[in-house]
Amino acid sequence: MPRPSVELERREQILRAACGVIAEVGLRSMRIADVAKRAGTSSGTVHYYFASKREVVHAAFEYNFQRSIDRRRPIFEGEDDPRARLLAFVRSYLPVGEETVRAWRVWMELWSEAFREPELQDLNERVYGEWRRIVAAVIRDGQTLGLLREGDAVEYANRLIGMIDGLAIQVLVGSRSMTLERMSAVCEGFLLELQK
Amino acid sequence: MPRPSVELERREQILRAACGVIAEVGLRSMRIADVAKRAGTSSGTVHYYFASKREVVHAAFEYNFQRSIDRRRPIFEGEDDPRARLLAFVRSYLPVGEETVRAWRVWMELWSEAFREPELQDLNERVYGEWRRIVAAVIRDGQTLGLLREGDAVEYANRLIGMIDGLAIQVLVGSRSMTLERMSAVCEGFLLELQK
Amino acid sequence: MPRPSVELERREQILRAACGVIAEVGLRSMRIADVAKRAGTSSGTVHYYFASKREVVHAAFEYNFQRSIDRRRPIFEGEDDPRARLLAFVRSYLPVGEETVRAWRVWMELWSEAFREPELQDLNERVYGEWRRIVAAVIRDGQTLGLLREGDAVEYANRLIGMIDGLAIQVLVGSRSMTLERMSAVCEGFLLELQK
Amino acid sequence: MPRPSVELERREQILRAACGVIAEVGLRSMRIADVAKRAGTSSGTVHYYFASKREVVHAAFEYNFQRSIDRRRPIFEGEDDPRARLLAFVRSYLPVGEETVRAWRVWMELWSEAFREPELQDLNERVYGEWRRIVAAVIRDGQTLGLLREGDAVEYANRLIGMIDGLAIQVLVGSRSMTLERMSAVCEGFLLELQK
DNA sequence: CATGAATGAGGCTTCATTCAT
DNA sequence: GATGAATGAAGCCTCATTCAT
Repeated sequence: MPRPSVELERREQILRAACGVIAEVGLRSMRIADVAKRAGTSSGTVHYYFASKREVVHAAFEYNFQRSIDRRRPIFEGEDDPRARLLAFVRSYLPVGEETVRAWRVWMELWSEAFREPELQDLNERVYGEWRRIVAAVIRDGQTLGLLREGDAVEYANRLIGMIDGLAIQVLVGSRSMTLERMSAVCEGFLLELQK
Repeated sequence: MPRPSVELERREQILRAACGVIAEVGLRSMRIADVAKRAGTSSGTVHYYFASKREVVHAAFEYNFQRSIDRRRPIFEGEDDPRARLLAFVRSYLPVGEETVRAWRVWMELWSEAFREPELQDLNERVYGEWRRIVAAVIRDGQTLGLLREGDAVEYANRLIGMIDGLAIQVLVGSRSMTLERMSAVCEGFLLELQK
Repeated sequence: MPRPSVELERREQILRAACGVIAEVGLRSMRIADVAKRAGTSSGTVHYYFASKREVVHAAFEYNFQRSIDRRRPIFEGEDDPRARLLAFVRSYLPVGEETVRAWRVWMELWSEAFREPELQDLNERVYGEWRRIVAAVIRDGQTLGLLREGDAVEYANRLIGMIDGLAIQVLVGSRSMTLERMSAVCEGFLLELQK
Repeated sequence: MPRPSVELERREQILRAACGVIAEVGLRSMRIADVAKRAGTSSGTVHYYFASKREVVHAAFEYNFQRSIDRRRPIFEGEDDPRARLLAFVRSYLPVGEETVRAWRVWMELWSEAFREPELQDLNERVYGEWRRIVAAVIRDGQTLGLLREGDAVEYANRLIGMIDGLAIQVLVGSRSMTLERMSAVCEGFLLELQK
């Protein structure tokens, strides 16, 4: 009697490994064998759970997204003040710490693939839709409470999210001029201005 | 009488082809044979000019950057008013038109590679350094002339550049919510606020 | 109370499935998993009944032969006149109908394997021995009754059987010039001449 | 300046090897690596000339046929008397000698594949069409000269060709009752009767 | 009895790279 | 200078087989 959880566990194990490999060596150099080794199984097993490398990769992207969401939810919901929530949001996306950096790297690989893969475009759409909705809502809350400057909340959200992505790339690429601290300062500067 | 320019021409031909292939199929799927065919030569010839695939790719990145610069310079220098220059800068980076889109795609591929390749990091550093310097200088000009709001010009530049990168990715990925028009509006909204 | 017949039933189920798969996709493409699915079980179960793929295949060949015999006996024995018996024999071997065609296809696969597999050679020997004996006996009966032309009955049998095999192949391969009707005509023409 | 013959030579080298492997181990067990080794090259080279294993196999079947034709033509055309020509035809198809046996084995493998491969059906059609035409023409010649019995020449041809195929299979499978000698006797017996 | 998860050996195929011409 | 034939290492994927349950 195989426990139904076994399949899920194994799948996760493989996807976690896949994310690790993608983050470390890039999608381009990722090998099924690497994923298998990192997951502690055989390449045969990887193919037992996923029909092809492409499927592993897509599932890994999805998994990476879900984990991001789950990791972020408590942090974000722990705050009441819209200004604090925005700050928490920004900080949670700074590429600090192994896990966040890994998630960012995986996400960067998705971007390269997405324009040729409708499935990945959909994932991207879902993710950014959610972000935009959340951030805009918080800004609107802040505006209602008189804590944030007036103006189109969605546009402010787009500016913030765009900025985060663009700066994070520079940090992740290892830019000497755009360090983590600098990125943090730039983003928080933007938030401060929103409060005038 | 072999003209020395023949070699240069052939090199460029190959690099142009490489950029095209990278933009179309991604670095991951790019093959030397594809580049050769697109350049109208043989894979043997590609290797005659470049020691390895890695070298082709790196040279292509460099070439892509140079072409970007060359293409942008006249557009940018055609303006006097700092506000117009900023607008021209932003507009020249909107992913419109085959050439600009191709350049962006190639650049996105570089990001994925760069963190494992110091050589590419240096290229990235040069590019962003230049951008930042240019944009900050223009902003400072505008501030001196009383046309732009006071504040740290470098930080403003970082915000703008980050925003452009982040939003461009979404446009290039094919996001339905972040279209070219929306990106344009968000960026120009930011510029307008800078003028208050 | 486990009925011992369960095992036999299951074996047959698997062998029937194996014959179906061999006939449809060929021995070359047959997979244990296909057989299992067609039999409504798992590949584990197939291996529970057969030690190896080779054993499944050999048993399937044997099963195919037995079924052929069983299917043919009543048809053949339903006739008294040697001429009618020969005709019934020939007609029962025309590749018409799903079952007969399947049996023929399986048999064709055996030919390819047999020369490297003594076990299959033995099976082939048994089958053709039986055929030859039966056909020769009928011919001899016909000769005794003055219904068929004189001559070496075994040689006539060999001619007929060879002809049937050779023509059936063409029909099964899907030849446009050697159709079922043509094969039928050629064989019956041969039988008619035997009656002169 | 690569000699244009090099490609043809290499192709033939590979196809000859492929036929050898198919004849020896069967299509089912044929490996590209085997073909390469037998041809004295690498598997990479095999794929340089043929896009896939399927293409190698189909080309090998075609090659096998062409060689058969070429080998047979002089033997067959060396005779004038229609009776001698028929005898030469039959004898040239007896599975004697390494080369003829190999050709037969390859052909047997084709039969198994053909019903799922229209391309192979076409080849089979061409081959049997030619045989039938040739044999029927010779028989008709013999009839015109009063050397052979009257009757439908095409039907006689079909009987003879069918018989040859069917009996050859038994010889090739290694039947103890249908030896080469027996096959020879049966076929020649048939020819003798045609002369009455 | 039966299952199906897991394995790993092995095959096809790709492709950067080399080198004789 | 340039070519393209040839290579072989390496990767994806298949699948017979095993084994714990």
